[in-house]
Amino acid sequence: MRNSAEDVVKTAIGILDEYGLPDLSMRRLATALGVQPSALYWHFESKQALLAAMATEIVARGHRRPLGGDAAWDVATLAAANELRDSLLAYRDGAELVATAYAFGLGGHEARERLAAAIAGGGFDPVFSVAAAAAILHFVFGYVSSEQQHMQASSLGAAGLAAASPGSFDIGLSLIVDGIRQRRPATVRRAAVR
Amino acid sequence: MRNSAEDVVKTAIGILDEYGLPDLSMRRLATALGVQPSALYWHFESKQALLAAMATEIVARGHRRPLGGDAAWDVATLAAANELRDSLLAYRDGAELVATAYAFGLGGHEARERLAAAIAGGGFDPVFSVAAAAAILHFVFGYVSSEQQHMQASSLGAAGLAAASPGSFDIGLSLIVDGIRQRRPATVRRAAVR
DNA sequence: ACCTGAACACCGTTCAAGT
DNA sequence: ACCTGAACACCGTTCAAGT
Repeated sequence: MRNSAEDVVKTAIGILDEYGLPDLSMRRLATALGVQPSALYWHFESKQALLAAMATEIVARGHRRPLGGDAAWDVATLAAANELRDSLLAYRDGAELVATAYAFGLGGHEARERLAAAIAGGGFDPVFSVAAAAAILHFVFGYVSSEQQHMQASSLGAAGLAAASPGSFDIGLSLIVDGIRQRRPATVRRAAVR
Repeated sequence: MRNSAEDVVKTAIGILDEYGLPDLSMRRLATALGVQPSALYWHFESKQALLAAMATEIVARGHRRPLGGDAAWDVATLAAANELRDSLLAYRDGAELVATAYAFGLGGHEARERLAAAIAGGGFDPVFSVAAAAAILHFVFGYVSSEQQHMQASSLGAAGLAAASPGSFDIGLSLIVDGIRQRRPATVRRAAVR
């Protein structure tokens, strides 16, 4: 049975969602594809490379069309952050997978670029916009990782971390967006009022 | 040669710092301790439990005395966040280790409690203080993970993620603290001016 | 209290060879 | 272009037994 790299990624995401990241092995994936483990190395040079492709695919699947160019920068930024959170929540261990790939510089940077673009739409300095986007990205990755871990632990009846209080994602996110708003250049604030 | 659980944690942190998290195996640790791998399971019921103990130890080692009770809440919060960052930077892969343990509810929550206490010192609602502390914690974990990953990649000559611009840690952190400040209850603001 | 010895059930990766 | 077969060098964990 002939497989494409795309087939491999799709099947891998299926295993991830059903069994979780710790149980996603090259050998199990090969079995699911009806192939020897060594065959996977024709498509991807390493497991890391496969995980990176999965991360990119998960982020891409969750991407909706951005809001129109007339949307305020803060509305666009909140929308991008919520879209990212939904992408990660769509598959079991999605946040841990994407966060790891991102930390290794191997995927998920599309999400940061979208956040930075939304922020820069408010007239902020590009360097600042990237730093602010990174802050939001790290918050979302960390928050959703804990969120998914707690979902899994509680479904197993384990103790683990206490559940975050509902709405604390929005609280944390709005904290950062409020902080960004305070740096708004005066010239742009004036222009916006016109 | 008889070992205590403390010896095991100390040696494990040494291996972590020298070889990195992916090369910290129970078998390698056992060899370093002059013991069979199975001996480690007398001290810790699993590798996860050992990693949790390491995370707790790393956070504890980096803890300085908190500032006096007369320090402003925002100064204390910035100090706690910087202390946490320094703790994670002190050992190779420290951020990834502590972040993972924290996400699994197995360690590192002392750091969140200290952050929450510093914020609550400003008169904020306890539930809000915990949510704000979690936002800072996730930002620090994510930022330092990427920071350490980049240090390692560049020491290997690899491409990877671009280095964050210097000072972007302080930018991201101050964004969150600024956001928190905006939620200051009016009654407390009045009292502080007196 | 702390460790050995031996085993079980796995891993990721390489590489010559096949079609 | 895509895969097999076989091997290499590892893993975490369990458990009876030793001192």
